[in-house]
Amino acid sequence: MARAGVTADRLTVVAADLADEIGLENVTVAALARHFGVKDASLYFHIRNARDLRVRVALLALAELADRVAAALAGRAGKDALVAFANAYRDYARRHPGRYAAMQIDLDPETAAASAGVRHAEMTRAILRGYRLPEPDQTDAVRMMHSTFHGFVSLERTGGFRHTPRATDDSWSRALDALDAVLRNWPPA
Amino acid sequence: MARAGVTADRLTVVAADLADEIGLENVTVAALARHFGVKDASLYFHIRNARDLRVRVALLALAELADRVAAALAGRAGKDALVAFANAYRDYARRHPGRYAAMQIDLDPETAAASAGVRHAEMTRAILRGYRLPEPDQTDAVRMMHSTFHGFVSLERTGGFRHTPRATDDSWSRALDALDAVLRNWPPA
DNA sequence: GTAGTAGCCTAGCTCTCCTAGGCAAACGAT
DNA sequence: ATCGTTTGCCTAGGAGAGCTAGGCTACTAC
Repeated sequence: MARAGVTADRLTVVAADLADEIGLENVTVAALARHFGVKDASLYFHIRNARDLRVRVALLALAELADRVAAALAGRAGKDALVAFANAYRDYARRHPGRYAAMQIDLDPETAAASAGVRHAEMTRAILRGYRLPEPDQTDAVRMMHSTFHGFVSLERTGGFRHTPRATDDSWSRALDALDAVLRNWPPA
Repeated sequence: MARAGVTADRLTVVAADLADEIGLENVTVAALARHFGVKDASLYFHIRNARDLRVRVALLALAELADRVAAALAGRAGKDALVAFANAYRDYARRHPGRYAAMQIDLDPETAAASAGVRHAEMTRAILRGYRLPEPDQTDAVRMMHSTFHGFVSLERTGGFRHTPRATDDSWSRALDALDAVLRNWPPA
């Protein structure tokens, strides 16, 4: 009998693709096994459990997104960098809803510290260098930036903006303008 | 045999409380039935299915939050109103994580239109009257406000701010200052 | 070529969601 | 008061998910 050649990495990629297609909550171990033409029990040789699988998808997504953001950021500074970061972030979330959903699961501290999440934090702070903010203002600004990005993308995805006809792309641009303005004039008190 | 006196409303409230305690994803029909000392199959007389139960929790949460926000907003205007709204929102989300999680599920358009979500939108626009924004800036501002609130609360809840020691309460205040500043000086382009 | 390990299998447990159909308690009408 | 009728719960059971235990087989290293 030919082997299916399953590895944890291939499992993770297929799970991520599946999540983007049918939603993360529908990515079951059984469905994943079916995709590989293999019995569900066989997957437990490669992954610890269902949660482990989702965590792996989350780590993959964090790394992919960090790569895209880094590429978008290359050679840019100031508002250019801010907009590039934001668009890369939103783009990734929209193209990969399942991966983005996985990114939101609560990683335990060690896993989070070893993830590409730290690269996100570094890049965010790199953008803020252009705005010359001292601590703790920089931390506050990082948190506000991240909140705006995540909040907007998240609400857009769950249909929170549907009731108003205004194009979300336009609202997004204005939000970035607003963010840039407030960063330039920080502290805002 | 004495009847347990289950109604859809009591079911919804207990499900919401349970969600706050053990997380929305752990609120199963079976667990809920156990809480009422009743078999799981009996609950299907009151609710359509598991999703219906979650939607009911979401509608309950939206209504509760709208009430709290309305109370917080009474007699306030301008930045006072903004801060009161924001704090009521964050407070509710932190006190009721399960209910808040339920609020994020994707309601179909008719259900959403009949929900207390429309009161949220009205109240948000009421706050913006103090900032005198014309359309479509007002819509953009509503979306940015909502994004900031939801994003911050959401990241705070999933531990997104854990890696930096800075107190989240302080960052929250600064974010509200920033939001107020940007609303006063809109359009920020 | 043989030993060991890696990769898959079957069998089977528990739990969840949900349907079908039955019975008894409460209630409204006579 | 009693007789349907409705309401509220029940048992039984199927499908599918997560996961464990233990067995067989194909590849790999020596």
